[in-house]
Amino acid sequence: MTVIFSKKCEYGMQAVLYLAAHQTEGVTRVDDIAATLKVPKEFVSKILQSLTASGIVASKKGKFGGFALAKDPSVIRLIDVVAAIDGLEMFDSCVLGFPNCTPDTPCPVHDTWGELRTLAYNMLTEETLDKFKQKTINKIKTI
Amino acid sequence: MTVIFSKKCEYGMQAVLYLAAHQTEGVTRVDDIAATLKVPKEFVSKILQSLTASGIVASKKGKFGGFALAKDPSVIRLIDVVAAIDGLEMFDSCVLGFPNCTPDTPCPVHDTWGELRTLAYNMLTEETLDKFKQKTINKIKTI
DNA sequence: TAAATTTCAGATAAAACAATCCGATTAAAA
DNA sequence: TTTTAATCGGATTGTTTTATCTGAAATTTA
Repeated sequence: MTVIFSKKCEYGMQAVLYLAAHQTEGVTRVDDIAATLKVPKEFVSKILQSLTASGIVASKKGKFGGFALAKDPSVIRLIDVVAAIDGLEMFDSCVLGFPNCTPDTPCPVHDTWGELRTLAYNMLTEETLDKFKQKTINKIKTI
Repeated sequence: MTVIFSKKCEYGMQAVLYLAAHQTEGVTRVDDIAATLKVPKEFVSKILQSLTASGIVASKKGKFGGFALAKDPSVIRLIDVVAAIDGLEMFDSCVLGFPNCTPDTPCPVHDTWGELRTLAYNMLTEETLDKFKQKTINKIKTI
């Protein structure tokens, strides 16, 4: 099966977008996120813990606790979530799996795929969470 | 860990490019392919068996047997190998993992990522093995 | 202080993926 | 016909990813 981002990373991006969409409501409980996104509660909880360690989200323990974005959504990018969970190796490794594919000894698709990879990287880097906010709210409502 | 194609698919693409580069020499043994590409012999053997079932490569059993491309390299595309091994779901499923992301109810990055996906698909579809042949030979020699 | 509710942390289980093993079958050559 | 060398096919093992479970710690309210 072909995959782009791991489940952890997908759920992490979904959760962060959810938090951005619900930012005005203070902290959000894992139960709410998991129920809305229909993903395993304990799993997304672990992911939010690691995103807390990465400084992307902030947690509040105890009664009426939960999670919120740690920074303004205008400075959080999807690439930050990817970097925190999956790492950025996919933007730097050979799509055919050749271990020593470099600009000097490129694989047959090195140049063409490189363009694509740069496009993907720039897309995830330039767009910040606040740009997705409205879209995300609409999306969440349709789930 | 982020991944684009599975190991099976990577090895499959590598093996097919190897066969294209060695087409003039008749059949090629799995041992040769595995040794040159530095991938597990039994694993790549299984992959070649499935590519045989898909009609992309042909096998010759017994002494002096081995594998060769089943068609002219000008009609075999990398997307054919991807389709046979990993399937094409990645070109049709949401990059954020939203289960019901559609043009009507798109995820926040649906449109931008869709462009990228189309580019990737077209690239893998339009380029045939013969175009990679010389590059592959060079590549194989540097491994 | 006690009760309620939440995150945190570690262990474990289940599933998917990657790799290996082994004997059977096939085919060419001596 | 026997030997040799290759693919084929099924079962098995190992590793990583995904998911779950349980109890501790933290925080608010009564």
